[in-house]
Amino acid sequence: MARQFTHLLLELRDELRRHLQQKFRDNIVSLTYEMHQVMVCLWTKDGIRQQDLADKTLKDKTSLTYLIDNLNKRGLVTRMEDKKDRRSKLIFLTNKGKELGKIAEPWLEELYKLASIKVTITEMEESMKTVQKMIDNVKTG
Amino acid sequence: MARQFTHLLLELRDELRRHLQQKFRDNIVSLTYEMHQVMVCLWTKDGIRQQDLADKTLKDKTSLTYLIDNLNKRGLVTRMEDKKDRRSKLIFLTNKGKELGKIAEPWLEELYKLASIKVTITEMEESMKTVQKMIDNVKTG
DNA sequence: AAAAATTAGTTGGTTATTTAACTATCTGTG
DNA sequence: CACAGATAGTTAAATAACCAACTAATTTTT
Repeated sequence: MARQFTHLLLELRDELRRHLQQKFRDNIVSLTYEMHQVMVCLWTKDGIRQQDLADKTLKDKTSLTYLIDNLNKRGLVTRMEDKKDRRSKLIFLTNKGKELGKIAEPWLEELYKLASIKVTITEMEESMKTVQKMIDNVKTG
Repeated sequence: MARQFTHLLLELRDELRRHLQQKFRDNIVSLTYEMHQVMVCLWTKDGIRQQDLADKTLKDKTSLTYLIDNLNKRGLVTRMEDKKDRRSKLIFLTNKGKELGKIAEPWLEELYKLASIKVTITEMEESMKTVQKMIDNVKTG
């Protein structure tokens, strides 16, 4: 049954991804699901290190190098050397990046609201507990 | 909260993936997580069309073209033209592919058993219902 | 039966992920 | 202070995902 469950998890992730990508395309926003994951972190707080972004998005640091290059090409973020630790680079939003946040955040709210229709707080909490338990199992196993 | 939940889903998927890839590497089996997803379908029943594999693994048909090329290079599967519908190609396991199944299936059982430690049937069922509800929400929305 | 629509698979192009090897910088211990 | 080890980021190469456009075969419409 755990197999069916993980299959369902993948299906949900795919549907969320598909839905959001479609929204971006419909509004002629050149942003992938992966880039948006990074932008969400930055919309909350920018001027953070690439490694922090990697940790928050559960991605490898090499993926971040690549993703930030692409976001930079699109004029949404800039890299700045960290004066305190010259190994690090801090990522800042450009004005364009901030503007995009104002447009895209409501879409995200809308999407997660849609996903939560007829799902009670309790149900969601219980499911989160279950998934967390499974994560811990695999991590420590 | 739905955001946190989807974050957890990604985390679980990543952990399962990481754990299994490590198992393959430790045993010098040149198989990625994605290839294994295809193989699982074939170990259950081979001689099926690429499109069926795409549907079952939630992947695009173009991904299957690519994955089957790679599985073919590794000598695990063969493509055969479907006599009944010459557009289709049926994918069959080679002997090597079948042998691999005998080795790898126990690893999968083990992994999902590990993931299910201290998770009751009821919890899992309830979580599946919740996730299914969310999938339906997004699909129909 | 001919034309139109659908379906299976491939190809090309862009984007993303992961491993390994690499550079540069920082930290801690002797 | 020196040096070993850790950390931040980059690069290269292999694998993977996905869209659009395409070919070939089949099914549906008219």
